[in-house]
Amino acid sequence: MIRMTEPSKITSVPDHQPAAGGIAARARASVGPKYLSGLNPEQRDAVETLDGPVLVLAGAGTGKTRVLTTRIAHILSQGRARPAEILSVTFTNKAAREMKHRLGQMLGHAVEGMPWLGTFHSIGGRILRTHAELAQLKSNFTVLDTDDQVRLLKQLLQADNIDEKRWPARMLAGLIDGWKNRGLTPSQVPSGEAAVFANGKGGKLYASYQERLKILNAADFGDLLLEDIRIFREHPDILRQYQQRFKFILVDEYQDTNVAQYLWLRLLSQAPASPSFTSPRVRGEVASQSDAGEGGSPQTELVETAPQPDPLSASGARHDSVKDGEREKPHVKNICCVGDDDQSIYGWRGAEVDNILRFDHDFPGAKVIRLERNYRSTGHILAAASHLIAHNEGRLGKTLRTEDHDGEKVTVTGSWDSEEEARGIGEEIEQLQRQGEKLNEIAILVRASYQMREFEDRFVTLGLPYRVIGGPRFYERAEIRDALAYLRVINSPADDLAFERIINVPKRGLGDATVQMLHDHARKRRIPLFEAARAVVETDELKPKARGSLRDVVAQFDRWRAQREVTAHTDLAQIVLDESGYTEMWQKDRSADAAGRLENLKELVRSMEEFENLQGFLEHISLVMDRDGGAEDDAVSLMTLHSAKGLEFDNVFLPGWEEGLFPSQRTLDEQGRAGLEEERRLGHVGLTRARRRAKIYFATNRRIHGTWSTTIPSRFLDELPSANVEITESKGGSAWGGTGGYGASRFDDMEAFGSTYSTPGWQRAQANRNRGGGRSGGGQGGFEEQASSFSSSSGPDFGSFSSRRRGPMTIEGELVAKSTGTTSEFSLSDRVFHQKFGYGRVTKIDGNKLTIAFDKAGEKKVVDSFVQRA
DNA sequence: TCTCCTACGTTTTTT
DNA sequence: ACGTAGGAGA
Repeated sequence: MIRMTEPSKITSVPDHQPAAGGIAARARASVGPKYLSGLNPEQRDAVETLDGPVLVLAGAGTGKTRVLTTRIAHILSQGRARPAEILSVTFTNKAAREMKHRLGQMLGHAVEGMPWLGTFHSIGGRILRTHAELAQLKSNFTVLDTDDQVRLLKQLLQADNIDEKRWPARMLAGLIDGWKNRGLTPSQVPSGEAAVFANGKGGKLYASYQERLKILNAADFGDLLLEDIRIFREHPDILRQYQQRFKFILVDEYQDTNVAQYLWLRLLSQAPASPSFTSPRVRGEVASQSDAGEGGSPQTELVETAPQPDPLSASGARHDSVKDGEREKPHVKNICCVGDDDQSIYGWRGAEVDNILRFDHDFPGAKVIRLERNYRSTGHILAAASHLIAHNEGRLGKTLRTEDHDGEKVTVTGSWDSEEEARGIGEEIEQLQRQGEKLNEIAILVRASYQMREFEDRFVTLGLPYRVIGGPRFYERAEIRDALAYLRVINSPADDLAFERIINVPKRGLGDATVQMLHDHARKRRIPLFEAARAVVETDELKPKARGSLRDVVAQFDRWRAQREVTAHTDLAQIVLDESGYTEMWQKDRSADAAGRLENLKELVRSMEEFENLQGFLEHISLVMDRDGGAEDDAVSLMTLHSAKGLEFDNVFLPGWEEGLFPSQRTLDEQGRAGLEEERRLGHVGLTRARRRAKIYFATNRRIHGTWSTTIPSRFLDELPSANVEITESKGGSAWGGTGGYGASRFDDMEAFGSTYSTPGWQRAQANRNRGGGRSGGGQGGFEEQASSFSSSSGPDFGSFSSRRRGPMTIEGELVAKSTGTTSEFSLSDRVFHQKFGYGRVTKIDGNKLTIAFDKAGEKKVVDSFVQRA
């Protein structure tokens, strides 16, 4: 980590002004310190406009992070604030790390002194720990993740005799999350909404969930912000303290903020004022009835109320029911939000695009700066992306431009089915590789993760190195959560959830019956589960076997707790894992991923070194633990469009542009037009990830949940500008032939797409289908029509697909032919292990290509370097 | 208490 | 089609 101290130490600022000289310093900004050089005028404006609210609309690839970090450097070098007086929030740890890193580079050394640069949740959590007692918590409270949350809710549902089949805990967790995202405490949830769960019990369950959290000394992610908000509202003195501390606020990805985050920011961004003077603007209705249970301090009703988001009302309507005369301009201080409404893709988890669309309303006098110069993509790619996103209505409107050359056109390629799509992309990647492209500069961005499988299969077969980005987070893996549960029980004996998780892991003969008994005991005596266990062991309520094992468990934990005093926390963790039999459990496990799990456990112990002690480790683990890195090797990246946000690659493959998949039918059903716009933004994000090549694909047939469906090309294809797009032919090599028999009945489903009946996309699909399904008449009427909708270029049109269809059934033929001929070090019927497919037996060898019958995954062709002897 | 079978639910993801 | 979670039976 880096240390950043006083502004005077900043190297890249040769002769800055002393701390008091802010104004003078600004006056000479036109000369400008070194770090400002290389910024374009808009960027520079965004960096130098330090006073008042600023919204920077930063399109994709316009240097957003650079602006943010340079702005911080500027604030520091101008002596306007010390590092600890700048609040700088991001959404992800990755983004926070990136900023720290860039800042460190820019400043030459130094960043540990930015204590308030972090994610919303980590900063919210830190504030909450400081005032934990005001939320009936202790400062060492546990942060529960979704899993713990659901288990806790399950217990509540059981206690309330609610049928979990009808009212799943997951659903309740989702509702509660949603309420918290909107800044609603139990008493503020509109009664109609609270009633939808379990015949009106929803609100009560939320309330008792909160109570249980306090008893467990735990908070969920939502609480990290919501409890802050409550504390700020109920304790103006504390709020003022933070308002005074933070001279500058910077927010990254503002378009992704939810209501709770907005409220949190708003509270902090008001200039500190003496209580009698405070007159914050009220957003939403003034002290609505839902505010009833809250209140107390005179300030409470003045400070804003959570808006009740009402998608139906126009955005203006829900605003400011306060008369203009009453609405003094809030004293907002220096807040700078950076975002891009065109990249808002998290509406489904509570992000309010409205926050950014309404910025200048919420922060009157805001200066809006648009960054529209794109430094990433070539002309064609940028034009395609811009044209696509221009179909959205609810935009602030930006026009991205580039000074780069046009480059290659965006390609659109159709394939018969998803397998051919994967095959074709595989070939194109190999071709790019031959042209000297780095695999690290190639990414495949899918809409849904199930699309990844086909590519993985294909790449394994080809021996093409790839890496999946995203997927389950490190600390979400079962073995990590188990290990953490052990440590949590050691650290805080009242952590019932953790104790319950590992009481019978590994198997100790302490099953449901025992746990139930402990629960009863604990509830009766109002003591934690662990203490109940200790007490029960002294009685003869349990069968001797269970009693013995429970006694051992209690004794073990007592011993570990004692050892904690004298043992380094990493050593302790190792001891716990060994003595508990947990490591052994996985060593004995013969399943495919056991080895990986043991590896993960080692990694966990290693990662503990970065922390001072067990307590510190546990406090941060759920907030900052990251997925395993190891991105050293040259490999193709495979990820969802969502996880691609913020990344860029020379070559981007965008498969699966089909109605129903992309745009996702479900989003359309659930969110209607807003959903469609969000999907379109997703497309825009996908395209703008590409620097030099963007390649779009659609398949005519795709297997969804097991059954094959005929699909039609995405309407987004029709929204691409023909001048920048080229239709190409699939290089899939098509092993097509046996599958026929798609009846016309498939088209009955098309009603689902209702309004698309008349679009060129639909007609194109129909033409395709007629050719594919009937395989009789190629090139039906609508076809030329659609081709003209792309108006396109020289490339072969879709008609030529049919001629390719009947190619010989090569299956994996080419692949085998391509094998290097070197003899494999494996022999027939060798027992082998593969990272992904697990254990198996070699059934066929061809050069370095092995055919392996996997125990779990079935028969696969694999390059020998991907397996090892078992 | 453990194991096997059935039934369900399958977009996106952070903290 | 497939993986998992929860329930029923050994």
